[in-house]
Amino acid sequence: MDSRVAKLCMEKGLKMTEPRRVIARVLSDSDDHPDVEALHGRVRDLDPSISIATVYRTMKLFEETNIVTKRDFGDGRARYEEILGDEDHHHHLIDVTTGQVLEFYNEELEALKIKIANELGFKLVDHHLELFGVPLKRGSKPKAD
Amino acid sequence: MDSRVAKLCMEKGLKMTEPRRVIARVLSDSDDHPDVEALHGRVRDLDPSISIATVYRTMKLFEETNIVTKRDFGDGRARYEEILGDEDHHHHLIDVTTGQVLEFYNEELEALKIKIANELGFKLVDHHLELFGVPLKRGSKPKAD
DNA sequence: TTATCTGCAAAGAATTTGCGGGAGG
DNA sequence: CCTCCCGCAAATTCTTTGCAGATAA
Repeated sequence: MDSRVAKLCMEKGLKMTEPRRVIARVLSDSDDHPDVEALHGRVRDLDPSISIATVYRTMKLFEETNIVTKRDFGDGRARYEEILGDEDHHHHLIDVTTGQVLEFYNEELEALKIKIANELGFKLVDHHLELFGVPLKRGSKPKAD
Repeated sequence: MDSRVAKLCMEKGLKMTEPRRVIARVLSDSDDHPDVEALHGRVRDLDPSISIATVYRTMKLFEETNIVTKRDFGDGRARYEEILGDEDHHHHLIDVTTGQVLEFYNEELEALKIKIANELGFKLVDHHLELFGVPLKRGSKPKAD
């Protein structure tokens, strides 16, 4: 069975080679935000002959084809995640004490960003939001607004 | 007259060398988001003996001292901008047709982000938002894509 | 003075690319 | 087949660092 990403590739008319199929599978099976090295590691588990250069080339291709998006969480490497659909435009909260990344979605935020872009005279085509936070101590209640 | 950034350096007890003074001046005089190469170019106009290694080292120092913040707009290099104050926590809208960067500030957005972080169990310590948009062409016909 | 800083060049880290053989449609 | 793709290794690009001399406090 082809992975969701593999199907997308075919829809978009990309030549489906073995390395691309494997990379597509890895992406579909990943729910975190792997960098290229991590992707290559997972790809190698399925097919050790695939080189990291191909992972780079394929991620660039997938990015240009709107299958994945590149992210940057402040460490100097590119991270990737599958694009699932417009309704799923989530964002990230990075726990600065651990580096762990939480995803969230907020309706109010989506509306607000479109409004802000419009007020500035633009149609919003993409947006990134990253929050950086430290965990609230358990027992101390979150500050009410 | 010392630049605003130079004054900050002295307040924070940093040794004020000539290269740092020049770099501080360049930062204070810049209202865009220069990368290190651009900074070095501007620095060289004032003092050609200053090396790019020093610019890198100084930007790292200024970043650690909370005088500037590093930004990433998707091209692979670090960009810097002066931190002006808490009330000024603005964000960026990038015009994808030109690459031009607009800054904006929105009170509602500030409140919302703090609320979201709290609801996730975190105290917000920093945040980045980038909007990517295309200009609304009022009055002219829509461009076919 | 004396710890810190700087320029230079070399080292690193992440990513890209030229090349010749290989595989998809 | 013919074009595009792949692995390999070398090349690029951005950034960091070791060293020995220079400099601020």
